[in-house]
Amino acid sequence: MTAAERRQREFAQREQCLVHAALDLAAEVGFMGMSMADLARHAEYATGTLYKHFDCKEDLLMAMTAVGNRTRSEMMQRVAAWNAPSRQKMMAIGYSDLLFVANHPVHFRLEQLATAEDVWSRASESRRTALLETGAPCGAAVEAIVDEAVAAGDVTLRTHRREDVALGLWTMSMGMHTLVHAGGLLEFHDISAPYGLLARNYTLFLNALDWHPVVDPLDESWRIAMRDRLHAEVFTDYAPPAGAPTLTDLEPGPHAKNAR
Amino acid sequence: MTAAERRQREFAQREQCLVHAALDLAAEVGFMGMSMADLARHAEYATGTLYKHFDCKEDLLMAMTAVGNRTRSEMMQRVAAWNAPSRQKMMAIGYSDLLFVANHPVHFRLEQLATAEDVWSRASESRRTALLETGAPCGAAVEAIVDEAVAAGDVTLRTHRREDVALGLWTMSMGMHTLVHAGGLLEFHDISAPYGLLARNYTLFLNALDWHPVVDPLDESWRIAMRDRLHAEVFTDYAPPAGAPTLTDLEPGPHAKNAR
DNA sequence: GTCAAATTGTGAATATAGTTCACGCTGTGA
DNA sequence: TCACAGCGTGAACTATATTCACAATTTGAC
Repeated sequence: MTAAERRQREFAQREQCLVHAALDLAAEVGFMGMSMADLARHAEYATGTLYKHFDCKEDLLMAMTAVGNRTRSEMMQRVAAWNAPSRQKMMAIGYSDLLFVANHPVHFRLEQLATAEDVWSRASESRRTALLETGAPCGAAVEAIVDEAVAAGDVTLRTHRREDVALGLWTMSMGMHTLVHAGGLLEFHDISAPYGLLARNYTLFLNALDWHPVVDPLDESWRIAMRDRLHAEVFTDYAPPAGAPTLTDLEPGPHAKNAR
Repeated sequence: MTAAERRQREFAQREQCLVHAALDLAAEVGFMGMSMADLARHAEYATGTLYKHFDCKEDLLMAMTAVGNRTRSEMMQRVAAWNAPSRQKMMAIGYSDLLFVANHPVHFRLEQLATAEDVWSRASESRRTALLETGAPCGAAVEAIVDEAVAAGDVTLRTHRREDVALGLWTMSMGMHTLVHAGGLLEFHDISAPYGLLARNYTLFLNALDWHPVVDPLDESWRIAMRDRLHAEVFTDYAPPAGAPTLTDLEPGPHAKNAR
C-alpha cells in the first residue's frame, strides 16, 4: 500500500498549497472578496478540486486560520522555553502575540471571521476541532509559565487556577485586537497607541496578582530592555516593528519581514 | 411641505420595522442564514423595497447592530446616573454589559460580524459612522464615572487618561465575550464560569489602579450586594439572570425577560 | 507491456441569494 | 379632474457557492 500512502501525502501537500494560495488571495481581497473560482484559478486547479479538500468555504477558512494559529503557537512555545524570570516571560507572551499580529495582519481578520458564531457554525465539526487544537499550545505555553512562577515562588494564585490567569491576559489581548481592528473605532473614541496601553494593562494585571518582581507600569525602560533581549535571544528571525522605539508605538499593520 | 415630512417620518418608521423584522429572523436563523428575500417576505415588503433603505446586506447589519448598541448605551447611562460610590458604579458598568449580553444573546453575534473587517469594509461609510455613534454614549458614561472618581479623590490617574481606563475595562469585557462566543473554545481550554472570572479581573484591575475603596477580589459578598442593589434601583426592568446566585454563575444565553 | 477497474481531477451545470431596474400604482398639488 | 412625481414592486440579472457526470490518469494483476 505504498502507492496509496504516497497519494495521501501528495493530497495533504496539495491542501497546503491550496491553503497558502487562499491566504495570498485573502491578503489582497479579503476572505469575503475571494470566490472559490478565483482561488481555483489562482492555485491552478479546478473548482471541483477544492471541494475534494473542503466541504464548504467555511471549512477553508478554518484551515486558513489554523496556519496562523500554528505560527503563534510556535512563537509562544519559544517564549515558554526562554531562560528568563517568570514575570518577564509572561510579559513576553503578550509581546509575542503583538509581534505575531503585527507581522501577520491578515490572520486576525480571518480569526475574527472564523470565530464569529454565524460562520463558525457553518464549518464542519472536524475542521473546527482541528482549529481549536492549533491554539492549544498557546494555552499550554502560558500555563507552563504560570506553573513555573508558582514553583519559583514568584506568585501565589490563591483561588485562581492556571487557566484563569492565562485567560485574564488572553481577554485583554483579544479584546484590544478586536477593538483595534474595528475600523475607525479607536479614532472615534480618541484612543492612540492602543498596544502601549495594552502593555501597561498587562503590567497592572500582573502587579495586581502580586507576581514578582512587581514593576512600575509607567516605567517603559523595563519593557524596552525586555523587548531588545527578546529579539536578540528568541525572535531573532523577526525584526522589531519598524519605527517603534517603545512598545507604546506598536501599531497593527503590515510590518511583515519574515512573515508567512 | 408637510406631506413630504410625513412621508419621511413614515419612511423612518418603516426602516425600524424592517430592522426589527430582521432581528427577529436573525434570532432564528442567524444573519448569514437569512436571505434578503426571506426578510422581505417576513416583513411583508418587496425585496426591492429593502434596497430603498439599505444599499447592501452589510448596511442592514449595521442598522441591526445599532439597535442593540442603543439599548446598551441606555443601560450604561442609567448606571452613570446612579447614586453610588464611583468604584461601585464602575463595577456596575461591567455588570450592565454582562446583563445586556445575557439578555440580548443575538446582539453579540451581530456585533462580532459587523466589526469583522471583511464585513465592516463592505458597509457604507454613513452606516458605519451611524453605528459608531450609537456606541459613543457607552464610552461617555464610563468616562463620566472616571471623572467623577477623580474629582472625589477615589482614584489618581497618573499618566492614564479617562479614555485609557475605559478602554482597559472594555478590552477585558470584549475579549471575554469574544472567547465565550467562540463555540467550544472555553470548554476546550477547560474554563468554567468565565464571567465570574471577568468580574474578578475587573476588581483586580481597579485595585491595580488603586481606585478606592480597594476590595478583596475573592470576596463575592460585595459583588452580590451590589448586584441586588443595582436590580432594585437601576435595572428594575431586568430580572437578575436566572439561577445565578452570584456573578460567578452568570452564563451567556437567552435569559431574556424584558429583552428586545 | 497491456488492459480493465478504480480512483481522482475537471469544469460546465445547478442552485441560491444579493442586487438592479423598468414598470405601474398611488398620492400630490394645480 | 388630471398630469406629474415619487415610491414600491417583483421579475430579471448577476455573482458565486456547490454539485455531478464525465474524462483522464493511475493502479495492480495478468
